Amino acid sequence: MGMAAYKGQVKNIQDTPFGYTLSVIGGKWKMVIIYLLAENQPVRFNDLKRQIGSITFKVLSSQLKELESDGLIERKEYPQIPPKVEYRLTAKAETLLPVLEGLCEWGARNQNK
Amino acid sequence: MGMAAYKGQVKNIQDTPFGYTLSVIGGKWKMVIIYLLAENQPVRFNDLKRQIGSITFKVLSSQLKELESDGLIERKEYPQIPPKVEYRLTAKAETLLPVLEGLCEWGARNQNK
DNA sequence: ATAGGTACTATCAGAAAGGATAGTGTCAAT
DNA sequence: ATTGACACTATCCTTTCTGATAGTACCTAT
Repeated sequence: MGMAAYKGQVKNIQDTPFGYTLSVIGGKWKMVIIYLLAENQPVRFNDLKRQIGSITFKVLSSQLKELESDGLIERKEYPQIPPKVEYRLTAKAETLLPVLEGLCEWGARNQNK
Repeated sequence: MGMAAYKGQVKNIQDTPFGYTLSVIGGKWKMVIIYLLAENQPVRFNDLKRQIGSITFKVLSSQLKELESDGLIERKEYPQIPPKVEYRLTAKAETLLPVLEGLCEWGARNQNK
C-alpha cells in the first residue's frame, strides 16, 4: 500500500495520499513553523515571526491559518489587551514529526552531493 | 539531529535539509514519476505520459530534466529512428523511496479526517 | 498520400504562491 | 506626546509554477 495509490491514471494528485501530505506540509514555511512549535510550545505570533526572521506578517498569518484548517495546529486566543494568541501542535501534527525527520535526514545525507 | 538544523533564524529554506528534500520531490508530478519508475523501470517518455494521463509534454519534460539534474533519474538515449529514450531511477532515488512511503502512509491515514 | 508513432521544443497564457508596504486599535512606558 | 508592543489585515506587485496549443524531423504502416 502507500504508493500503490498511483496505479492507473492520475487525475488530481491532491486526491492521492502523497498529494495530501504535500498540500499540508509543502508550503515554503510550514515545515519550519512545525519544527519551531515542536521545540518550544506554545509560541506567540510575534515570537514566531522573530524566530523565523525573513517571513512577512501576511505570509506567516496565511500559513498559520492553513495549518490550523488542516488540523495541525491549535490557536488559542486570550481576550485581553494587549492581545495574546498562542499556537501549539495538535496530536495529528505529532504523528507527522517522524515523517518530517525522515525528510530531513535524507536531505542532510544528500544535500551536498 | 535532522530538524535541529532550524536552530537560529532561517534565511533560505533551500539551504536546510528539509528544504533540499522538498525542492527535489516537491514538484506537482515528481513523486508520481518516481513512483511509476519504481514500479516498472525503465520507462520511455510517451509511456510515462500515457500512464500519468493529465500531464502535458512540456511539464513532463521539465520535471524529468529537474529530476535528472538532481541526480534522481538517469536518461539513456538510443541514437536510432524513431528515437528511443529510457528513464530509470538512480541509487540515490532508491534511498528516497522509504521516505516517500512515509509521506504516503501518513497521508493515507489522515486524508479523510 | 495520409495517418500515426517517436521524443520532444517553443510560445503564450493563466493561476498560485510569496513578498513589500502601510495601516488598525488598545495600552504601557518614557 | 511619542514610541513601542501586541496580533494582525489590506492592498498591490512580482515571481514561480503549471497548462494549452502548435510545431519539428524522421520513419512505418495503410
